[in-house]
Parts: sequence; C-alpha cells; structure tokens
Amino acid sequence: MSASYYITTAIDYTNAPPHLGHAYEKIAADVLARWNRLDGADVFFLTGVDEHGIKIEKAAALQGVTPEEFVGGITPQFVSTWSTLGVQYDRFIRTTDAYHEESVQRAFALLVEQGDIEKARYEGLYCAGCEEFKNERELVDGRCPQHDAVPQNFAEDNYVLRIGKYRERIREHILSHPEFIQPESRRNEVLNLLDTFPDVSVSRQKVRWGISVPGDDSQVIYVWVDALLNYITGVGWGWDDALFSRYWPASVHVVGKDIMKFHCIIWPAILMALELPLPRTIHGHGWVHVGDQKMSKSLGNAVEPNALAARYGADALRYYLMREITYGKDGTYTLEAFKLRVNADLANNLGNALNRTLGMLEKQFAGVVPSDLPAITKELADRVTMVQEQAARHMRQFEIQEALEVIWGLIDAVNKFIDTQAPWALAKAGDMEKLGGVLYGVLESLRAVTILVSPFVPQLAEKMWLQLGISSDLQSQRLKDLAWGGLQSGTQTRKLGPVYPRIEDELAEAGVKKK
RNA sequence: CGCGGAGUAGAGCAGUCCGGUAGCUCGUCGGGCUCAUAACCCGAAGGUCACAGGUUCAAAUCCUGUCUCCGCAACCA
Repeated sequence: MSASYYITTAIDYTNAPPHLGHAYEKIAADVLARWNRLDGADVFFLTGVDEHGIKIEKAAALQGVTPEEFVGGITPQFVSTWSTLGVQYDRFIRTTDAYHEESVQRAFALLVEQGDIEKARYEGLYCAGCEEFKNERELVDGRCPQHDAVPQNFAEDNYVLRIGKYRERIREHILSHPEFIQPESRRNEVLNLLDTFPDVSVSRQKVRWGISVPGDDSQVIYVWVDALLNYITGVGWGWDDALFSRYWPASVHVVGKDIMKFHCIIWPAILMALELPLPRTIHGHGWVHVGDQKMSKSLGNAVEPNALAARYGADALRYYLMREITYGKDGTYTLEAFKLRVNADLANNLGNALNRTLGMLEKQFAGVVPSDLPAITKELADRVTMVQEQAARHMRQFEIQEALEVIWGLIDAVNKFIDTQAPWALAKAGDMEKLGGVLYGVLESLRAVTILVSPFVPQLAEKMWLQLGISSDLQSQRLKDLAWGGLQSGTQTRKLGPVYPRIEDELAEAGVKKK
C-alpha cells in the first residue's frame, strides 16, 4: 500500500474571475500532486472556491441578482480555467455544497458545546454606507472615505473562538515540527504573531449570505471557520469516514504568504478543539508581480491566465511560473521574459532535442528504435539516475525551480551528447552499429525526460510520448520506470513535427527595447 | 524603536541556514557543427556581492550599525 499524499490549495474568493495569482497557486499544487503521483503516492488533490460573505452579497446586489446567481456566474470561470491549465484535482469544493455546510454546522455546534466558541460582545465602528465595520486605519480623519461619513459605535453579540486556550500547544507544535511552517522564514513571523493573537470573532449578524449558526438564525458563520474547514469536509469529514481516515492529516496546505497566519494559528486551534491531527506542512508561496507592480484589480493590471494559455499554451504558462519564480518567494511576470524563457527551454532545448533525433532516426532507421550500445550510452544512463534522485530531493523540499533546473540539465546533456557523438558523421561513415547506439542513448534519455517533465508540462509530455511511440500510458508511468533500458528496440516512432513551436512575434521588437 | 522581505555582471535571478575557486538564464563578442524549430555545441568579455565597521587564517555568506526599495500591520483567501 502506498503512502497517502493529501494536498490542498486556498479556496478562491468568487467576487471576481481568476487571475494569474490564483493560477500560480493552483499550478504549483497541481505540479506537486502530479509529482507525488509519479513518485508512487496515493494522491488526493483538493481545490475549490469560497462563495460566501458580505463582498459577494454586495457584488450580487449591485448587479441586481441573488448571491447564488452571482457565484453561479463566477465559479464556472474558475473551473474552466483550471481545466484549461491542466490543473487535475480530485475534488472541487464550493462552500455552498450541502455536505460542506452540514459539516461546518456540526463542527460549530461541537465547538460551542465544548466551550471553544463562546458568545461575546463585539464593538466597533460601523459605517452604514459600507454596511461593515471599519478599523481605524481605514478611516481618514475619523470618516469613512467612501461615504464621507462618521461611522457609528456599534455593538453586536458574536460568537468568538477562544484561541488563547490552545496558544501554548500551537507554539509547542511549531517549535517541535520544523516542517510545519514552510518556508522557514515564515516561522518566526508566525511565532511572533502568536503571542498577541486575539480570540477571533467567528460569526456575523450583519451578513446574510453564509452558513447559519446552528440554533441561532440571526447570525452566519464567518469565513475563518467556514472556509478553513473545507480542508477536512473536502475529504469526507462528517460524511465519509473511510475517505477521511485515508487522507487526513493533509500532507500540505498550499497557501499565499498573506494568509499563513490564519492557517498556522486559527486552523490548528480549530483542529485541536476537534481533536484532529494537524497537517504536516503549511506552505506559503509568494506573489506574482506584473512588471514592477503588485498585481491587483484596482491597478487594472490583473493578467488573465486563459488568454495566455489560449495563445501560447497552458504548458508554457505552467513552465514559466514554475521555472522563473523561486517557490516561496515573490516573482515577476512579464510577457517578454515569458517568451524568452519558453522559447529557450521548451522550443530550443526540449522540443528541438526530440525533433532533431527523430529526424535522424527516420532517415537512417526508418523511425525504428535501434539497439543500445552501453559502452557509449553509460554516461547518459548515469546522468538519468543522478537527475532523478536530485529532482526528487528538490521536490520533497518544495524546490520546484531547482528540480526543473536539474531536469533541464539532463536535456542539455543530451544535446551535448549529440554534438559530441556527431551521429551525422557516423551515418556518412556508414558505422550503423555505433550510430544506432548513439541514437538509442538519446531516445532512451528523452523517454526519461518526458516522464520527468510530465508533472510540469503534461500536454507537452503527452506529445513527446506519442512521438516516441511507446504503447503504455504516460500517466501510468512512475519514477521507478526511469530505469535505463525501458525503451524497447524495434519500437516504431512517429515524427509529427515540433512539439512546441518557437514564439516568433514581437521578439525582435522586444530585443530592441531591452537596449 | 510594529512585523517581514529585498538590494549579487547590461537585464532578470540563484547562492546566504551548514563561511573557503561568485553561479544560472537572456543579451553581447568570437569559434565549431549542420541532424534539428535561424535551433545545438565550445570559448570570451562583463561583478568594490547596497554602504560602514567587527569576528575569522578566510565573509556575498556570521555579528553590529546605516541607507534605499517593497509587502503586511486584527479579521482584507
């Protein structure tokens, strides 16, 4: 029985369509899920959307539709975007799903019963125009900037989650589990916050669009309890015990660095109150900047991932984001860098290596894979083994960029091998045995490459696999199948042209602008 | 003294935890090859590793201080 690997993403807020930042996180999680599947793990990948809350309630009202109708228009855009980008999840959860709502109510009731959630008075400055509480930083000269009105002191009865009760246990867990908060730089930040982290209000009177507090219809359950619980309701907590015990605790929650504190403090408190084990790792990724700006709707610079994928291919976008950005740190997206990176790595190195090889194979061997000549190909065989080990180590440590670097190092080695062995000269000299050995070495290396890159650029890998003519399914391949010699001589390849054509447009212009 | 991140070749970045020839991609220059998607291979030029001190035989890396830029800052997925 293989080890389980349960990976989740943050659930996106459906008050606006998906942008590049949403896509980055889902792609990263998808790559990790696919890699671990390749590594033989029993993988469950959960993603989804948060459809509740005041912002959606308001956005819907603005358009004169119900919240249900509103999210009914947005959520499918997330679903179709992930489909376009090859994000292959096992479940897509919506916080309006019945199984989720019921389980959240059950959890809430349990926590109230145990005294982890208590009723308390919430006081704040309330702006009637915005219909929400304001904190002092949001005010200009004590007035709400949107409505130029002085907010009123207002109090309501709320339900409050007693974080303090679990503070020491959480601290202890963080200190004794170095892998719990990743990257490490986030750890101290969370530990700092933990000391002063207050009890949090987990219900709202003013909000209608949400899950009702059990036994108190005057309030809805607030985002922290509602949304965070998706990680357990999504794998069957409260409705499918077998599924739940198979996958919980999660291997990793992939989230943005901004919401690390909620995942590292509130979520553990809830889990401890429910007497459930904590996830192994919470991993905070950085932001994707556009040019030199932070991507945001107000700046109007949000990049639409569907358009990019439609024009240049989903794999190009996946590859760029994973290769160009150090996972865990902030990174930058520019169309120029995107084209350069994709052309160099996908077209020139990866695609061309296969194409040039199949060309020779077709001419000299009618496209049929010849026999290995171990004396010549040993260096490649050794390289494949080394790359596989290094890549696996990097992926275990969430070093996606480094993993790609070593895999592409193998492609470089293949191209170099071709130049050094000069198969065209062997053909001219009529040394068919050696020529066959050289080509075998290259093809077998490319089979390994195809498997290794499949989690990152799945569609491209499928195209390569098809051209290699291997009958077994690429998705069924595992890391252990990389063992040298897996490619059978006699296999009929299928040369179908470049797997990734170069992006030619605007390149010259971009080169000039770089000065 | 709120918290945190960043400052490394023309550009974009890695390396900093565990001190010891400063690396990658693109660009530039020169050479090779011609199987291939004007792709591939080899070589070269180019860096006071923000600044100032300190520790050390040795510091981009550790310590102290300073400057600049950027996020976050109690309910904003």
